[in-house]
Amino acid sequence: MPELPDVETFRRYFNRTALRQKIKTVEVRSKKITGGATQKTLNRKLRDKAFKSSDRHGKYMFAEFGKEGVMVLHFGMTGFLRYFKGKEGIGPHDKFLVHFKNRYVLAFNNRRLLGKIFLKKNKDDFIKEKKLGPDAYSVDYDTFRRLLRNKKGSVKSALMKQDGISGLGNIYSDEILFQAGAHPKTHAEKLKDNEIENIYKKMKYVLKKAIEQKANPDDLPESFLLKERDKEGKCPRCGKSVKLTKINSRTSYFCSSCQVKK
DNA sequence: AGTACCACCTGACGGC
DNA sequence: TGCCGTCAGGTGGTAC
Repeated sequence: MPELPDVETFRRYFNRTALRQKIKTVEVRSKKITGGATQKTLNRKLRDKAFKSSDRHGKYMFAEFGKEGVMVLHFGMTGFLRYFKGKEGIGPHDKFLVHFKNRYVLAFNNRRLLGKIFLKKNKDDFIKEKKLGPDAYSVDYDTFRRLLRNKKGSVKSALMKQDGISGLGNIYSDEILFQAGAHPKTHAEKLKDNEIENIYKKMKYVLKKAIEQKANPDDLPESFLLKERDKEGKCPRCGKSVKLTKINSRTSYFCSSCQVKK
């Protein structure tokens, strides 16, 4: 699931639930998730602390626990958070758990084990170290245009590269290009300034709508293409069949009459 | 530099 | 029913 809107939804959920709760202990049920770090090591830093604030950059979520550092969460393809009372609710895919003194548990659910959780000093160094570009939801237009101008290749892979703009994945870059009427295989360098500006505006619009609806496809407007994914759907604008193609070995959905290649 | 393919994993689904 | 191939909203490595 997790692209920018999903991660933002998880972060808001975290703020409503686990934030400011005193940590009793953390439990590692898969060392794959923690990059080999043991429960003991993590507890040394986290025990008796509380997460004081949260943040997000692209698809990464940060939970700060004071001057000591920040817990970084990356959800992979299948991750999400759950907060519930009592240990009975813990399921087989809950791979990392934070037990709070109030008897509640924050579970990092990660079926495919492609997610990661680790501790860092601060988020800014991490973003720099990872070479992440500016966050897609907060980037300004001039920066966006400059970054897109720097990319060769298809506009879709330009949007998806996290060292350019950070936060867009396969689903939402398809949606943005559909809303903008741009073919995903159009070469980024062929885009005119007004087309880039349109993509920028549609990016903000799509992300805003998706966050408002908690990244739940069922609640998104009927004008969104992503509702038609995986079901041989029709273009919500012209009614023609949605087309599929591969870009960087990922399936891209688009409408061949509303999105013309240049 | 861009793209194509593989790997990491588990599970759902369609075809036979 | 069961087995098998394929695919899935991410990232990182390698080879052309």
